[in-house]
Amino acid sequence: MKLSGGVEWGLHCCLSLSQASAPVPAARLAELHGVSPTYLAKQLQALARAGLVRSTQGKVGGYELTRGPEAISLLDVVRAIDGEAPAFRCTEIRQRGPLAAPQSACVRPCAIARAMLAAEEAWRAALADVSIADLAQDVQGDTDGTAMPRLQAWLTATR
Amino acid sequence: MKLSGGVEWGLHCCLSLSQASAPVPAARLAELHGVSPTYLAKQLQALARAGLVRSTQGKVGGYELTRGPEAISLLDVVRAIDGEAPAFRCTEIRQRGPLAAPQSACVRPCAIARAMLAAEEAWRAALADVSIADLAQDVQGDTDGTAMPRLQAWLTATR
DNA sequence: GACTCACTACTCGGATACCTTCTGTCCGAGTTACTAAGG
DNA sequence: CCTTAGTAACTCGGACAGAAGGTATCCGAGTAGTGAGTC
Repeated sequence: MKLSGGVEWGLHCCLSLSQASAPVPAARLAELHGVSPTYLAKQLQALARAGLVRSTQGKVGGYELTRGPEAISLLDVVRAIDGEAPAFRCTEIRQRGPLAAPQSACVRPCAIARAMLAAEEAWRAALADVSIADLAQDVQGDTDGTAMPRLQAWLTATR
Repeated sequence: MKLSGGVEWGLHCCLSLSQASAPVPAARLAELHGVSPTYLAKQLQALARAGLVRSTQGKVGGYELTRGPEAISLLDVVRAIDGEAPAFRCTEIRQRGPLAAPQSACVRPCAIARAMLAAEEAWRAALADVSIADLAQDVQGDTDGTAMPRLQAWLTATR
């Protein structure tokens, strides 16, 4: 199982955007994080499609959050970039082979699928429980409160 | 995020093997589940490498569980087939770009990685909490107790 | 009749192609701020 | 001095190649049962 690498970028971008007071261009976010500008643009488009960020065109355009960082969960970002398909997909093996179960007995998912999907639900619940604002607070604690002010200063500084 | 399709096959195989009293050849398991024999063999090799099943060669050889089904969790099977690498891999973005954090301040994982790995831990805990024996009992409940006896009969029947 | 040996058929195991998905990139469409000219 | 039209630069957005991992397959190595032959 592998989570798309773009998820990490998207989370960092949301965290950075939560400290901005004006739209930030994708290229500037890429410079800040030291990643490929063009590929990061792709991830930001996914975030925009999911309604997490709003894009503004034109000379002073860029990306900005559509709502407060406390209203955006990690799950929102993960689903926006990685997709909403479950990691485990039941192919209904129980209905195949010589001992195939009749279709009438398969109204509910099979026991294996139920257990796997329950575990995924626990994962999603843990992600939904953490917001971008929580992340910002954790980073503040890790850096003795120096990271966010520096970030705000860099974002507002004219290139 | 996508879980390897072989995980589902591996789980069904472990469930079937829990009802067998003698080694079952890979080809017979493939026939039972209606899947590709050669590819299933690959998954079974992974289970053997992880020590979940034991392989016996020769004319009446095949695969069998190394321990009771109550001592094998879903997590064991998932890790054996899908690997032990975490789905989220932190690339230390915080150490890159113009606002890179000094390496001395990065003794513990960054806040994003901590949250993501905590969610994965919840997922793993949910998987570790369910055993193959639990699955067998659930299937019994779903089928009014008819599935497992039929499975045992089919497995012991000489081809 | 019992033992030994060679054989055969069956098993697993790792090395080998194919294909879907993720990764990374490019150029075009659209919008905004700015500038300069005219009233 | 104000208005207005034009321009230019900057932005995003979707369409286009390359690479990696998962999927599927094949053939060779090894082992246990089986049968014939021999003592």
